[in-house]
Amino acid sequence: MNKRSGIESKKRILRAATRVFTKHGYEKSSMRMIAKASNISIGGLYLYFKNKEDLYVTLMEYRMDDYADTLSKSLDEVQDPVEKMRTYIAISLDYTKKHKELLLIRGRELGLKLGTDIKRKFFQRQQILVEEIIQSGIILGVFRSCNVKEAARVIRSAIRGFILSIFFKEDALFSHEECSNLILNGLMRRERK
Amino acid sequence: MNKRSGIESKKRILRAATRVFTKHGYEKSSMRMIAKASNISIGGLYLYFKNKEDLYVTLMEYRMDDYADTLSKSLDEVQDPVEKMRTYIAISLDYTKKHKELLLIRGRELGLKLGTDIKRKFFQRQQILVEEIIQSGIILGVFRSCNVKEAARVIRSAIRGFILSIFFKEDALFSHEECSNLILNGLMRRERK
Amino acid sequence: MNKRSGIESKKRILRAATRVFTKHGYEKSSMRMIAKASNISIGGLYLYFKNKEDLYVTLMEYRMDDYADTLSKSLDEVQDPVEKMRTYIAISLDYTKKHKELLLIRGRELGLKLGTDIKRKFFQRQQILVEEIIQSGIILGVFRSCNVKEAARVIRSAIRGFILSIFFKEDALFSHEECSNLILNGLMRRERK
Amino acid sequence: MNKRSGIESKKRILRAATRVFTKHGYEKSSMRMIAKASNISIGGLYLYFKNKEDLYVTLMEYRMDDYADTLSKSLDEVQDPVEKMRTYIAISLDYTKKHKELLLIRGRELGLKLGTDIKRKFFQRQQILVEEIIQSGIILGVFRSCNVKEAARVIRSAIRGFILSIFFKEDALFSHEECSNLILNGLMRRERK
DNA sequence: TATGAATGAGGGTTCATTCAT
DNA sequence: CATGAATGAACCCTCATTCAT
Repeated sequence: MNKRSGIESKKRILRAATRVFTKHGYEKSSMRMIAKASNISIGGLYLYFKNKEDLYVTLMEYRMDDYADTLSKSLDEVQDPVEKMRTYIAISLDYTKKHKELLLIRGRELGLKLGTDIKRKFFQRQQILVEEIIQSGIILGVFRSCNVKEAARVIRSAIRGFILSIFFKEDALFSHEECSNLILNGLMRRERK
Repeated sequence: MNKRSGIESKKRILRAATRVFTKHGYEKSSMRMIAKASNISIGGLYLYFKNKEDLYVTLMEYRMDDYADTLSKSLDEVQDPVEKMRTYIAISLDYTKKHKELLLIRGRELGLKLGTDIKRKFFQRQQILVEEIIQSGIILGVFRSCNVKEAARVIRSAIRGFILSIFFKEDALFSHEECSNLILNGLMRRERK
Repeated sequence: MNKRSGIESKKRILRAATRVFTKHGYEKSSMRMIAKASNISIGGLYLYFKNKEDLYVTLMEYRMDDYADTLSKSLDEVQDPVEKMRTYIAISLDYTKKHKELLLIRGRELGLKLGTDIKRKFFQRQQILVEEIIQSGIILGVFRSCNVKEAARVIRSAIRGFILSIFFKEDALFSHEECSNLILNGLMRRERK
Repeated sequence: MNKRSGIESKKRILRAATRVFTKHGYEKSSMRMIAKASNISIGGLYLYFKNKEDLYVTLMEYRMDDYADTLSKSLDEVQDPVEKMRTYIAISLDYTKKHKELLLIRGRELGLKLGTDIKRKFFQRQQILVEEIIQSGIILGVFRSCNVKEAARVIRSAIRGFILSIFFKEDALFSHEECSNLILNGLMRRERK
């Protein structure tokens, strides 16, 4: 391999590892596979990452940061809570489809050491994001009063279920429009008059 | 070991394996652990199951059958679509909490061989179940008209997201009441008059 | 390999490991080498020993026990302190020559976990043994009064140095007679009259 | 790194390597550790030393030369064989305690290539040194007649055993006075008249 | 003279699976 | 039916050494 800048190598590893982990999952991905996919030696991997877990966690951090960034950028452009909720759902599903991958952190398998903290922080931020949308909707009178925390959790759950479907390559996907409609309007028929 | 009927041994293995898989996950559970937990020799495991995957898949089949049974039993007692939906959600979340475990089939990690078929069949049944509830609600005029298939998928997704939370021991759980309320009524405030 | 009794396999491993460790030292002996020398699979090694260190330590325990046994058996047959000391030295050098091997415990390299305790116990016993011989000699008036503890240490040191020579295949060996003579009579010329 | 004279760099490496080897032993000391301790790049090490073994052997040569120098300087100041022997023992033990380290050449582990020759030469010189002291003592009539070669070996062995104790951080050390007394006078009581 | 990214053989260890008993 | 000793490929990781810069 070229004696290039370390940064470039690190990026190459990260890119390759993303592919490998995405395809085979954490446990079934071996460092050898990643090395081969990165076109780098096995030892080279350990130049940039302390170990397999570190590599995986780094990957996740990048991904989650990017996800969060994408989200807030789009969300900032909208003010109406209804639109904000639609945007949140649309972006979330869309991002997931584009990066059919690692958004399913498996903290337990990582021995709960690093993975969990990162994950918790990420989920907390997401949870709060949704809660704020709901809260502002209630204050503005467009959303009915409800248990904000739990409602947010249900919505987040629906999105995570969608990720799961992507992850397992199931054909249970749904459009963000329909999802938004259900979340916003529910199943019940609106009473006339 | 004592002489035992094959059936009894098989059941004992299955029970033990459930515990082990639940605690450590598929990859990190070894046949040795399961053997020890079953109080059966390592070779004995292979008398009843072709291999580790077979054992896991068998486990899942039992679990899914039991889940489906529990569900239909409860569902049969209710007629009203609204109540049926509430029941479906309540039972699903409840069952998951009781059997904090294997309901997340990792088809991909199992090499897509056996796991997937079983899983597809199971998910299809669940999907149809929810679709029927929605459909009947629409026909009866209590549910608004909507894309039944997709709505059902969203609802199923929310439940699967819940399972995920259980699986990862997160504290993002929600009550079935709030979930039902959201699914049925949505977030939007009902127009007065 | 035969499906023989575990005990036999364990012994075979121990015998082979002794040869390998003796020849290459702890660090440079690999489990693969030992496996090959034992005519057993790599995995088989781990059936009988938790890990490499465990294998090594087990080896040492056997050896030290055997050494201690040989020593006390011979020592019990003699009463006179002078003869006892001669016997102690003779047996020690002789045993070392016969088992040109592991009597050099390298506690530090083993991470100080198991090895050290075993070693300490062994050396303490040896130390006490020599101290008792000297003490009894002093009481009986055949040995001059001296610092018993330190004298014993010097004698033990001379023997350990001998082991070192064996270990490194040096040609600095000496006879037990001459060693005994030096230890007992010293270098100084006896004053006439 | 700053430009430095080669000599200076080499010395710095040697100093650092001494620390590292002393602390961790040969096998467990990595070139990386030595590089870091020398504040020199990993590649830089290979500018001054062919390989790890070369570095180690060079170290040993320095140490042994220094040891030999220290010894002859002190020995030259004394004439009386008894005092010479006391000095030899005193200096040897003292030097060992001061440089709790590498005096244990592990020729075997180094593949018998370089190490052995150096070591042989060193030990031979030491052996001859002691033999000469004894010989001159016998000639002068202060030492009793004995097998000079073997007596010298026993004495050297006792000192090497001491080094071993230092090396393994055991608490089996002894004073040079007591050692000298034993070597010179032996254990046996001097006959009165 | 100096750097440090890159290499890859080899280390210890695990574990699903087999098979003689 | 049942056992568990035995297998060996594969895992993660380390490290002496090289070489483009």
